[in-house]
Amino acid sequence: MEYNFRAIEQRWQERWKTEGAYKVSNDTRKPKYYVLDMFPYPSGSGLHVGHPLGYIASDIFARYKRLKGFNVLHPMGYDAFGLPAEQYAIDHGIHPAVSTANNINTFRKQLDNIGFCYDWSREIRTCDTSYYRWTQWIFLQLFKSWYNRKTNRAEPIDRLVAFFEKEGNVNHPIPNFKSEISPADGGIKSQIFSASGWNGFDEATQQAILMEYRLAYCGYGEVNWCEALGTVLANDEVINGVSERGGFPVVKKKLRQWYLRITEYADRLQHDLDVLEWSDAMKEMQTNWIGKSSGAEIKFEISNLKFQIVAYTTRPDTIFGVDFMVLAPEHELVDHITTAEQKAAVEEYVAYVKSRSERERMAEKKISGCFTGAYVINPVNAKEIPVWISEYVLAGYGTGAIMAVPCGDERDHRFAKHFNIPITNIFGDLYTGEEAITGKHVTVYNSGFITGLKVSEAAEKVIEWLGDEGVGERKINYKMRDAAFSRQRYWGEPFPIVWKDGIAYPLEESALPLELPHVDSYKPGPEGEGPLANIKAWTEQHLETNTMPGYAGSSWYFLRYMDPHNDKTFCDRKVSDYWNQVDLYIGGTEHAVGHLLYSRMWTKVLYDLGHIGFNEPFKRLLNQGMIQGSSRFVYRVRGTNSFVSFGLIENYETDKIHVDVNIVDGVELDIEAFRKWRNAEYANAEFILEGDRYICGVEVEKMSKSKFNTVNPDDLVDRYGADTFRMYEMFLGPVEQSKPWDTKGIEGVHRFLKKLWRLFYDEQKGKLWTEENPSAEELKVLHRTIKKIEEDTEHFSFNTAVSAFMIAVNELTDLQCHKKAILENILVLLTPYAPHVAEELWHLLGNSGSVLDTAYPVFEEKYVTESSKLYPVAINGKTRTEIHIALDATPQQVEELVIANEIVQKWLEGKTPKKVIYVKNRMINVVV
RNA sequence: GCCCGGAUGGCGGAACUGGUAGACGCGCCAGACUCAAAAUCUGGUAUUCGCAAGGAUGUGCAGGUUCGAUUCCUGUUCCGGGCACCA
Repeated sequence: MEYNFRAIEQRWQERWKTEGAYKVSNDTRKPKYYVLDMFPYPSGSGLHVGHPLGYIASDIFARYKRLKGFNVLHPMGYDAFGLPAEQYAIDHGIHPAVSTANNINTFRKQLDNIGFCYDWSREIRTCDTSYYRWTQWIFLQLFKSWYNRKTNRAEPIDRLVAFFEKEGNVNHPIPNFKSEISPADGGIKSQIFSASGWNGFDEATQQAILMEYRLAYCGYGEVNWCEALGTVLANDEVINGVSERGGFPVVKKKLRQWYLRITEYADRLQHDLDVLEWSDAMKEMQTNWIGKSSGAEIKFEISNLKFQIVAYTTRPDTIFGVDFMVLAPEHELVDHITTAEQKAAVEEYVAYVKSRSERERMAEKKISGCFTGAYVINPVNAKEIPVWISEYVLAGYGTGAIMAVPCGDERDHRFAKHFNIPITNIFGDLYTGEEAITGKHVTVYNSGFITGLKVSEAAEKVIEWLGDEGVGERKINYKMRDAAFSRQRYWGEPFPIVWKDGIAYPLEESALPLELPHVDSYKPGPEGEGPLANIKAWTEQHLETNTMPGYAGSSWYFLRYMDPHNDKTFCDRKVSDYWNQVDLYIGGTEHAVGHLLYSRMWTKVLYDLGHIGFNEPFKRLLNQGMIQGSSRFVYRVRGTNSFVSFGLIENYETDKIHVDVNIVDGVELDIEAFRKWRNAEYANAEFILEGDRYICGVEVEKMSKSKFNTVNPDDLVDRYGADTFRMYEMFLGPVEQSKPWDTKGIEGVHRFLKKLWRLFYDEQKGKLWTEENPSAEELKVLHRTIKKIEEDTEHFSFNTAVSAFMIAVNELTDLQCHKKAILENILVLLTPYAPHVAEELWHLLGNSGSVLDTAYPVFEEKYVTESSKLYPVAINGKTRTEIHIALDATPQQVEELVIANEIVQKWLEGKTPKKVIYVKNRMINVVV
């Protein structure tokens, strides 16, 4: 009886399906555990071996927790809206709904092949109306809420209106009100109004004011506008200022956009990281993204003009060293302050900056800028300071204006040197004129009332002074900006918003879902609007023509899995109270700041409004690494049809060509398959071989179709079985780490499963297993394995767990152990990793009931205790020999034993050792 | 440019809290079985000097701390991920 994995896997997959083995109940007394994979986007090219890495890890953990007695929620679904389907529709005329459904079917077949324990009755798709109805509903909650800074939580907008009617907005001023464009002549645009003021405003004004508070709001923002294509482009569709397709110029254009006021949550998003079990690296990335800093906003009057520039600085202590100001080129004041002489130069520079992406601007090493001709007055010493514009200042950060202190900031220093702006020294002898002093543990000099003070004291004093003089104030700033929440695209959730006379009104919740209409063309609408603007029936109702971005549906999907078929609410409160947070979330680091921050915000909003009982979605996060492709190359002698083997290429002038890794065995090319490859393009190829083999070149690259280095899991499952495939993916290395794929090694894992099988059955002799009592040696192997597998699984060290299984099977084979009492426990340990073979053998051993729900073996120390240990003995840190020593030996006994040792004596060369270091259970070091 | 990771034999990787570097597997070499091959099994396999016993070197690179460093510190090189409209 041999290991027939195909029959075994098919049999159990069918059994588990018909018996509903993976169906999860919301109604049980068992403790819950929620394991979640990051939502996949069902791309057209299907799964390659890189995708299931995290899914296998989560599957193992979910099955492990189930064996440990938990009710485990382990669902899967699809993030089905997105740009690629729409682009495919534009190119091929196939409706995104159709291509997406096809892609999902392929995905599902591939996933099923691998034997996951997903509860498919809970599957969700973001593009289903039954799902996006609730995405729209949550959007309405965001639209109808504001952030009360007094209570520090989101509240219904009606409450705010009630405040306005009673007391105006004096206690709740407009958040993030930008004052920098205010004329300084007393005409400062007021942001504060009284109750009577509010009650006197017309509807349009009132709604405009409320829009300043809503958590989902409409504003204006810049997009990548490509005139030639008549459309808005994503950042990765723009390369060096031109469109990727066609190479047409791309400029910034202001469009009406929806935003989420995530900045109101900046502090809580930062603070609550403390309670999450995420990697430090991940927390650090979010912290940097949120970018909390404290400093001051300082007003600089413009000489001869009735304007002021407000600059944000984290170093108010350097105010006496300000030598120039720099505005973002798109700053609204630029037009107002530029002098006639500088007008042409400024306009030219602004045009240049408009063609540049934000990333290009930040990465630019070359210094550029332009003087505006204007001067401001430094409030502390009345010094006249020239005002420049430069691309290194971004409009979106701080106030879009900086006070430049060349002797205290590297970029400012380079700028001053480049444009020959005189540099004021405020750091005394420390500053030599060569490099800016950026350290924060220094003393400032030449600085009026703060001369001689340390940085932090000086900063405090300046902030105090600014407040007293009314020219500035303390300010906490965040690098994070409000999240753009609209796209000028078709394939996304429509906004449940109607426009009347320029005012946005929400649809009734009972009117949801607002279904995405069919379109004949996916071409953009007029003026950069989305395709919905082309539909008469849509625009006649004055419906919003933007759609929501990809992250809308994925910001809350983990809640819908809990209660996927509820048509009364997005998720019943009782159900979300039971499942609560996701206990383990597995996915890639590429979502570090996007998806993970947005879902955290949505969770907090839903919590604030009382819809759920927890304010963080993902308690524990495990980041999986990428599986890279290992590409293979053939080398064609230039201008010929001959291909030369890798070892001989130095003798020829060759062109390197990607070859499909699936027709290469290791590094050896299957020449016959190569001749048939790509419609027999190389049918007549000639080969210059090494011996009788053609050896390919190897490089590690990203796994992608265009590089012919993708490997389809279906092929491997077909050849070796799902159990082998699962274990091999894990065996490849730590889940968190990126590593290249190598199909060759899978045979080792397959051999392991066959070897395991042979502990139970022999091909010729048949049944081997017995009911005999196990020996002490066998029990030791078993219990060491229980301990190791349990620890490794808990720590997600799946690769070492697989090798522990191999060691156990090797040892049991050496011991010729065929005893049921040992083997059946090994099977339970193996169930999360290789469920099919475990279940099969479990039943062959005569057990009834599924191995999926049996009890996990319990480790017992008494079987593994040893009385002595083989210690490594080092002389001066270099291991020279090994000595058996009883574990209960005293340090004195150990020292005597060690010094008496022949080899130690040889290395001592007659000298007495200075010291003998004995670390129990570890090692011994003799210092000479 | 900025932020976050990573680098160990021919290859993937192991090494707990600073304590025997290279577990396990692939590949390779040798042997057994076989007419032969596949499959399977057994042994060997970091580099280097040596017949051997044994020695020296060795965790990207350059330093440092320590009885002892893959592990901690400083600097540096290269590779991967993210940088706000890919998801």
